[in-house]
Amino acid sequence: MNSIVLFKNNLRINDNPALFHASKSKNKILPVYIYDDIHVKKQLGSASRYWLHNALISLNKSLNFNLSFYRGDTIDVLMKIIKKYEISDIYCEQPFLKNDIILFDQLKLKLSMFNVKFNIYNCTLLWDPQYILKKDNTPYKVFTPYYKKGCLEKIKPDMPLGMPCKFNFVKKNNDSKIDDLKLLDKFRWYDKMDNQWNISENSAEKILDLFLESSIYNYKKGRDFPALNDTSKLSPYIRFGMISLNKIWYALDRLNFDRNIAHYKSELGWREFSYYLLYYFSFMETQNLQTKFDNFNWENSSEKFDAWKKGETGYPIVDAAMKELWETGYMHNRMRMVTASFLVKNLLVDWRLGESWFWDCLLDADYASNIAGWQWTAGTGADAAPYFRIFNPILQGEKFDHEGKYTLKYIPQLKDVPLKYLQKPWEYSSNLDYVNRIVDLKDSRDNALYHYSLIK
DNA sequence: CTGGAATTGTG
DNA sequence: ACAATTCCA
Repeated sequence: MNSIVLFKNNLRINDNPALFHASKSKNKILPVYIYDDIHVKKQLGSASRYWLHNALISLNKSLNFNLSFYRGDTIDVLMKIIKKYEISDIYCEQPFLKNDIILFDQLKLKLSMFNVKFNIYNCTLLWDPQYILKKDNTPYKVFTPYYKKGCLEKIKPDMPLGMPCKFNFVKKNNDSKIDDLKLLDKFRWYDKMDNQWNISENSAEKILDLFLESSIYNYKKGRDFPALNDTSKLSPYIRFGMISLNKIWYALDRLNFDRNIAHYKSELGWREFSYYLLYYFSFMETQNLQTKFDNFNWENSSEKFDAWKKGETGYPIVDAAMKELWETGYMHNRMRMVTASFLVKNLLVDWRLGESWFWDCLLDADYASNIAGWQWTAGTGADAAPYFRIFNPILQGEKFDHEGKYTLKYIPQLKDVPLKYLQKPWEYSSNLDYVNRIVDLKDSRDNALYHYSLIK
């Protein structure tokens, strides 16, 4: 008999529990990827599909070109393959998002009728949400106690399993090709990404090694400065499971304890917290977690939203960040907070619109982190920035891009503006080659606070 | 002036 | 990839 190893969001060989356990059994393995655009709440964004396409090419190579590609309903596809290849077992990652959990419940039922064993393993999270509860058996809603008491003090993440011992593949009897998944857009906008990222499991490990050798020791401070290179840049690899969280965690543990390392770990903790919140409060995928915000009167001006998307708000740090997103498929973490705050609070645009733009543009767009992050900035989420905390883009720019390097990288037409005026060029000259501000900072701030006062 | 080739712009 | 625009014999 044979086993299917079904790949979903963990496109790696090293420390992949599903693959590891499948390779230990006496069965031969048929590696399968199914691009299922039916059992999803949201279709993958354009940038995500580009990354996925390349990640799958890399995974296929690691599997000696034994990966089969399918498109369509996961259950239908699997039922067909099961008949064709004498399958007795399916190995897969454990789902944590609601849609996948429902799908896997249906699949499990169906498979049991055909005597196929469904083996699932946590390949995605350091802590399985179902085991992390407060003393009163209700879920945490505040990050710090969730992370410290619920996670760190209670359970150690699984030790990495390493590489599978040996592959014994089923002889593939199909000529499925990655191109059949049609992940890439016709217009090759993503060509400009090709020399920015090396999309393979090997590169992910190299990036981790490099990060742990150097910039992590300046992480706590350096992570706030978009012109520095002090963040890990692992996010798209983590999003597609091209590197294992357990492996990262224990690699960090092998370093001497340092507040920088603790801080980086806590950022991994925020990712866990996002999955955790969506696990227990799945309505927050589309609704405000704090329901009092349901009465909030968003302005949702399409002109302002378009200007934000294009990076033409007239505020250099916001525009630089939005251009970084458009041109690179990535945005520095602090800039994500600044641009999101600006959209939601200064432009009064519903966080869901910003969330969908990030979802389309980010190479690392993660379903849980994106939603939880936007709700956090909007002040509608758990343990969120209070609504009245409104980032001031001028001060943020002056504080975190004090040399103007990041701003000028993406808005080079401001290169002749003195540094003192870089974040407020309108005070320097009124005839620069740069857009006018679409809102006044003080007026829009007061307006946001007024709208907020109405729902309290 | 005109039709096809080359170039440009586009997510 | 494709449509719109410009170039040119």
